[in-house]
Amino acid sequence: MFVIGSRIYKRVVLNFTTKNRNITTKKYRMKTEILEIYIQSVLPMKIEIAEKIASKFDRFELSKNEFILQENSISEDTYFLESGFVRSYTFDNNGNEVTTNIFSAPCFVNDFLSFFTQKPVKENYQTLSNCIFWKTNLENVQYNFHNIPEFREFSRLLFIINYYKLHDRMLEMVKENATLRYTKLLEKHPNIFQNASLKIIASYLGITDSSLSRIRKEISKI
Amino acid sequence: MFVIGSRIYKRVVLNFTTKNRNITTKKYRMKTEILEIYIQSVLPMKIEIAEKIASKFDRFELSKNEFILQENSISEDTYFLESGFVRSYTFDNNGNEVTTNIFSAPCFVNDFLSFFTQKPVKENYQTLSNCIFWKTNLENVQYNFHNIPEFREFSRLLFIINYYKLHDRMLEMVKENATLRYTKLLEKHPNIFQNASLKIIASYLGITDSSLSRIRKEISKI
DNA sequence: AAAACTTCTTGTCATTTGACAAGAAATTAA
DNA sequence: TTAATTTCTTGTCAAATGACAAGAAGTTTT
Repeated sequence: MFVIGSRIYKRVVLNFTTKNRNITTKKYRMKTEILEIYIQSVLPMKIEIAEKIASKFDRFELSKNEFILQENSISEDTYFLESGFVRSYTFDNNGNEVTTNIFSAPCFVNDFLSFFTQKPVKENYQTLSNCIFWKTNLENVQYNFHNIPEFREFSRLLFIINYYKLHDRMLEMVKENATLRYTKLLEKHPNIFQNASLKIIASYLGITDSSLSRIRKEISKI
Repeated sequence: MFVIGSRIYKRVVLNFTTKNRNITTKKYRMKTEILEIYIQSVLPMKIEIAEKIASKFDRFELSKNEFILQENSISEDTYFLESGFVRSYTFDNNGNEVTTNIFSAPCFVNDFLSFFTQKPVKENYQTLSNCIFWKTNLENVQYNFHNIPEFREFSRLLFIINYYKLHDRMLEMVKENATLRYTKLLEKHPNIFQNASLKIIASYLGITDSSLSRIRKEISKI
């Protein structure tokens, strides 16, 4: 993700490695550096412009198991997840929770449809760990979208990236069996396993928790 | 889809109902009306603006089983499907075709990732029937995107709509069994069944053609 | 530490779906 | 019209997954 070979990059990497141990100074807390780096990783642009975009975001924290968005509410804000894990879920016809997405920082966590069309959210977005978020509202996004060409390009790329993530997941569901989907997730996002229960992961993979348990047993034999 | 209660709406509906019988006059052939109406159905705007956007599109036709885009090529254009049916497909690990999407006019048929990032297309886009398309290139899209605010909003909405279509399909794959997915498709897009083989539909639903055949048998009993 | 609760595993059995092959039906080509 | 080809159905059996229940392991609360 962070393929920018710049001074700033190194500075932020330092923050990343130390942030879990001691986030103390007010100075650090208010910095949008990680958001700026994330923006640059999607679409490189002049530092001042990334700063300008990031300046419209406000920081907030949530602890584990809190909700960012709940079913039937309207998404007033759009969210950048600086650190932590989030999942979205809904319910199947038997009332079982189905995890629709798992987000691991840094990334945007949004319900685009609700945010841009002001229709009700259809899923629940819940933290899986303590999280640091940055949010901004539709007015700010609209201003940037229509006044900062780089932001427009950035937004579009973000959509494309999200679309193809979903697309790939869809293809995995159709083309690959549960075992392969599991091992791929384990390989690509091992840290998710420290933050989500196997039940959550199973429903994200489209199987039951007992099936996942058996798959894990099979794999551990090898 | 076409929820615009205007004179133009009625005019085009007439065109829709008659178009299969006789598309003859050159005058008709060159008209972007259906594209304009489609744009308006996504985001209502002044007629002149929709006309301006549409004016950058060029018309072309393909007959059944031709390719719009092929794996590993770069998408030079973006396509609006005025009439006909298209599917995209790729191959699974055993070399079997997997239909990833079925498009039924009017709609846009794009590989966003390739078109906007100029990376290779990962799927094949093939017509399922004779088709009428309109295409425009990246330069035109970029000009409109940065100079026509309504086009920006339209593009974003188009992304959102496509994203949530995919999202809903993903949820269907996880939450519902093959029988329900089949009956839903049959109900929502019965015309697809006149244009795609059951093998194509089966792989779109994520099952084999023999399974689909058995599902159809079960349903016909009722 | 004990109790209550959650998470994970395992057993049993049913259901769904897939793999493969053969044949029927429909379509296309000669 | 006949032959060739494709599409669809069906049979048989295997594999994957689900439903449900019970118990083990781990956490949290009291």
